[in-house]
Amino acid sequence: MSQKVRVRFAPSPTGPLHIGGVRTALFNYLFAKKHGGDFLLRIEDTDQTRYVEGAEDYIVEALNWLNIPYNEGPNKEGNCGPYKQSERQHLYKEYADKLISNGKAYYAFDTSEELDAHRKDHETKGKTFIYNWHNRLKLKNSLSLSPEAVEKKLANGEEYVIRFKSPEGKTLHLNDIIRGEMQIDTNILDDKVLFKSDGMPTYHLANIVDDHLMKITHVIRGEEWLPSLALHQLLYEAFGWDAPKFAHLPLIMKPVGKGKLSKRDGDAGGFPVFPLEWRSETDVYKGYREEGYLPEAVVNMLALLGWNPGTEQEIFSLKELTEAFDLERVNKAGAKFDPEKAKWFQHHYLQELDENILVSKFKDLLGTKNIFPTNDVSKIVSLVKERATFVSDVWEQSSFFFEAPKLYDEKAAQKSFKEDTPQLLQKVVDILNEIDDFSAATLSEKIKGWITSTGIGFGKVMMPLRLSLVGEMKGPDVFDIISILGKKEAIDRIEKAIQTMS
RNA sequence: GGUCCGUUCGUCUAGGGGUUAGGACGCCAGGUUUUCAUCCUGGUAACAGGGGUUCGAUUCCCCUACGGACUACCA
Repeated sequence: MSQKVRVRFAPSPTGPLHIGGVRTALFNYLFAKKHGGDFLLRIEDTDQTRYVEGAEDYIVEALNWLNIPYNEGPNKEGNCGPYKQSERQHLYKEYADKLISNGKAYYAFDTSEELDAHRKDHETKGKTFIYNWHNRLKLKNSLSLSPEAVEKKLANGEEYVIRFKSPEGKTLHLNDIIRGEMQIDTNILDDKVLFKSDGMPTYHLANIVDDHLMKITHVIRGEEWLPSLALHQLLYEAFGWDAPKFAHLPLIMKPVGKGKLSKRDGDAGGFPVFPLEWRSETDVYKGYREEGYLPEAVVNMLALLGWNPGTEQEIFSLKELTEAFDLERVNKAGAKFDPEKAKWFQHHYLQELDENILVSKFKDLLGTKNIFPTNDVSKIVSLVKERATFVSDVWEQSSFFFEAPKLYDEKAAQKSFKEDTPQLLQKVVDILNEIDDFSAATLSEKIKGWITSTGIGFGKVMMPLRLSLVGEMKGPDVFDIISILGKKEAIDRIEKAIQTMS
């Protein structure tokens, strides 16, 4: 009988969550939903010095925007709260003490300065300083000092940390859902600090204690935690607890160059690395939401980064993802992030977006430009939306409907404004004046009919006509444009072009 | 430096002892659109290298190279 699946996303509020973190949250969510389990959010704020104001709200807001709701977490208390480690502070000491009393951990009195000196010293000799079985008896701790001396130091209120006593000479067999079995020699492990001198636990202790208390069954986290897995397993053993299952996700790498994706890459590459815009005192980092991406596109794009369904399907709704998702199909190797592919997903989802919503988003955009159109905006949107990836592209593609061209594309003008162009365009104006039914079909019929009857080439009329209406050689069908512009505006524009040429 | 993890088209990836090594993004070409874009069709392009095992390895094993993570009283 298997217990209910419970997973958690446990970010540290040290800044905005970047898309790697978002993907970790997403995979946790998908896994939980796939198995009818719970997805919890836990804020790991045990490092007071790195706490950043607003980061926690940012995390919650980002998850909301992406429609990745958590069952339990801050402001959504379940049976295992509180869900902020700073509010659970009182819990951890007790567990650290438990480890001291069963001999799995010890007090250490070495100062940071002393340890730094050791590290520096080793470094100059080309070695690495490791605090563990081979030298712990030469350092200042409750293993090397007499019980009386230790007692006295503690009584005097001297600062101390609690270190884990890594076992010597054991081979550990670790298991990861994604990577399979791994072996580790415990001799290379160091005696990690579990409890800091400021009274806070380190990640390692808090993490294990909370995952146990919160009944977490699967730990799904980034690959950067793989080297800590041995310690964590040892910790579960030391407490006598059953360990959850682990899955370490591959990292998301820079699109170009080396290394994992970092917050600066967005600036350099011109794409967001954050779900939401983030403003610090000195910088502004772009966000997918503010850049105009739809949350569905971001979720879909992220899901396929390091996971695939094994079929050729690439477009997935969140619901479809929860059905198809499987940790076994997560890749082992890091994935370079591809901004172009993100745009492709975005283009797809913009096309699928309900047209009324798109129209209203576009109207909002027009409002910011102080344009309150009398034209039929929905007609314009449906005419140009297929060429748009973002709502802002709708404007790019349709601005001429709202603002008459002031200049004509130079190259195109040279090519299409010829000596006889003014008189041809004047004829078009004459025809337009006689038409009452300004439907694209009628317009097309009348003008094309005239061109055919005179025997002049289509290009001689159509090219300058488009140019006078749009200003460039782009846009939808000319007759659609005239139809939407209406008689007066269309004629005005053509006449202005004629004047400009003469 | 040490430890661990990884390596299929430029990128994301499927596959897996015998395949024309499949798809997607990008790119290129053609078609559609008398424009541009979209769209459609086609094309380009990969098993890191070397040893084994095997009738046969891209697939299994080993080594090398390369990439990555970690190596804090940070998470």
